[in-house]
Amino acid sequence: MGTFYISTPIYYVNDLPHIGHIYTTVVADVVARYRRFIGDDVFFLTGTDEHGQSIMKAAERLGIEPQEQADRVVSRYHEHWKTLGISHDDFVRTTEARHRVAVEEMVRRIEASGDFYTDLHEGWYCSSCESFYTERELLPGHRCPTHESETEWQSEENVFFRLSKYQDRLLELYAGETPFVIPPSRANEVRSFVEGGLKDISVSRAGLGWGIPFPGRENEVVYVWLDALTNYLSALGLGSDDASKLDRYWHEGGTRINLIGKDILRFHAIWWPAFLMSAGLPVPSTVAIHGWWLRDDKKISKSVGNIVRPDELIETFGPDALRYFLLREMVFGQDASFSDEAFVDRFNSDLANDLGNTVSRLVKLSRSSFDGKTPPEACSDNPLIAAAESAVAGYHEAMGEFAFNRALASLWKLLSETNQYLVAREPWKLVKSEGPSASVSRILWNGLEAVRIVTTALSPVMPTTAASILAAIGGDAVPVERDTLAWGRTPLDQPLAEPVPLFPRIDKAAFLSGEEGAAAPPKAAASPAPKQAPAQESDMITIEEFFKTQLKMATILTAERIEGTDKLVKLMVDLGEESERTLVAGIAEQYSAEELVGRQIAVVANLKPAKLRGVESQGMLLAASVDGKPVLLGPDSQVPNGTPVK
RNA sequence: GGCGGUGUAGCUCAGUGGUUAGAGCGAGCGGCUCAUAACCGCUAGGUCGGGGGUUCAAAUCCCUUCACCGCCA
Repeated sequence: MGTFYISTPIYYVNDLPHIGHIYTTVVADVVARYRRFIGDDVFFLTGTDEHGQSIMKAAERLGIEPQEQADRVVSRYHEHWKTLGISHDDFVRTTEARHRVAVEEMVRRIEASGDFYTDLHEGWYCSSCESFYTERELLPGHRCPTHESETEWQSEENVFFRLSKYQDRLLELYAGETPFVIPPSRANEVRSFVEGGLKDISVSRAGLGWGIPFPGRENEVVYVWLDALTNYLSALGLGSDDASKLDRYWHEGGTRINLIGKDILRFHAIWWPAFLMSAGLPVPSTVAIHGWWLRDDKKISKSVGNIVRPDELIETFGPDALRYFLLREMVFGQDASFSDEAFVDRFNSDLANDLGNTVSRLVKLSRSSFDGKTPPEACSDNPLIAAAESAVAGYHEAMGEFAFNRALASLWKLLSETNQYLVAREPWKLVKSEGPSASVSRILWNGLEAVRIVTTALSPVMPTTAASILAAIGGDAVPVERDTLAWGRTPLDQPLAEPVPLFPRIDKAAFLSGEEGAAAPPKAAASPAPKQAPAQESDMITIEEFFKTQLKMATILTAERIEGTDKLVKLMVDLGEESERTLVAGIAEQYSAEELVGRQIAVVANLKPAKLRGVESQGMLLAASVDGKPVLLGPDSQVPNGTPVK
């Protein structure tokens, strides 16, 4: 077997892990585990990108050093990957010394190729993106198209990389017989972009920012992308005294996969191979591009606030259920929609009914038929053998193509065939009529064996679940060899423990409404408290819900203190209606009656009236609440009374 | 505006010239009762976005049009 290298992108430490990071990392983990399983020598790398102005600014806001800021977020990543069972071989951080050495080596090598030159770099600069924009790319007012923040005109001398020189070699790379970029739609995108001509890119930034000093240039740092991309080799020891890992995993004969999301396609499919060509190093064999998770069919973005951090799902249903869902639901390369309903449906139908119930069914049948043990006699001639071979073949083929959904579907077909087989043979009836006979033994052993094969193949996707099922049916603890997928390994006459439901069915309606106790945690999970639906969803309201609140502008006509209270004031306001309304507001400590009269305010017009100190308040005025003290909201300019606010 | 992609049963999708267009989920009916109200069987009548063309034959090839998405400008 060969060597197999796979990486995730390094994640930027200005953000905590969300479903996008989790998906990428789980995919890489599944591939890594699968390749180890079939016998490859695997190196699986993930890590964090810790340089750049955003980190520096975030640290400043918190009053800490950038490194401290990075350390804090990195520890969260470590926690997540541990919880999710990520089996990376190394975790690289761009603030590590070994990474700096590698970047310096890249710079030295590219320099030696004569691909650097200095020139003036000018444009509208967004400090959040750390990118220059042309006039036409900007939003009105010279604002950044990504961050909508203001940009500033900058002109500085930078080091440029001769990207344009590599146009032809890149096109050759894309035209090679093994696809450099998968899926093909992304490869087309990249090719047409490169065919359109490449401009040289600047790879240094002026100033002593939070980054790696550019070798030989006192007051510049290495541009974040040249810095970040090099991570893929710094963990292998590029630039260090020890080249053993580099030689072992990053050579033309091995498989070298950079797994990324579609947002960073160009950097990985164009810049990265060009840097490597210039540096005289092998390029990746494949850059694999996955799609994005949508939330209920909408794009996920920070500004919309619909980021999915599935901590609750993991805590309630275990990491394997999420791993399964992510791989089963998404067609690799395409976008997919994440919804609680889809998750529950997958959980109930695939995990509870198909997998969990089939295991439980067979274990209980065997226990009751054979005195608490696995069947004493095996079978080497039955329809399940061919079905299993076919399922395993389909699984291997799909796994090799990153078609994880098909790989899982192939295994689930065997589960279905196993249930069909059992119904056709009705061993529970045979036991009654002929006792624990040889035929009963063979039937149940076949069923267990089919389940064992499914579970073994499933172990890269659901490692924890697979281990407990295999233990439950008396098999090997952890499958480590490809030939454990061959028919015939379920042990005979071995004690079977009373099965515990692996995936108790979820009451869907109750779960979706966030009801307590809707979901029982699987197995003996350490966190027994049932959780409600993720906070992200329950905290959000629809626009319709928002419009239930009628907000209107009004003018204060009179104001008088209410006797015997410190805070309350009675206001008569004009809401543009036939008659005036009375409001009672707790603002007397901050506003005198005199300064209130004539002022325009925003009012909740459809609030149920309430009596305060005997005075009925027919609405509520809006104020910002600063430490409990009100600051009135008013219009930017005079508006008619009754004007709706929305 | 240019290039590319997608549009197939309620939902998610498979199917690139050839018998009555498929799967899973959901729904309905029936069966079974070993199993986590699970499992098994049957049913569901979708003008394969619209229009035109090529062909003995098209979801599958060509042209055109509409909608949505991506990349670029």
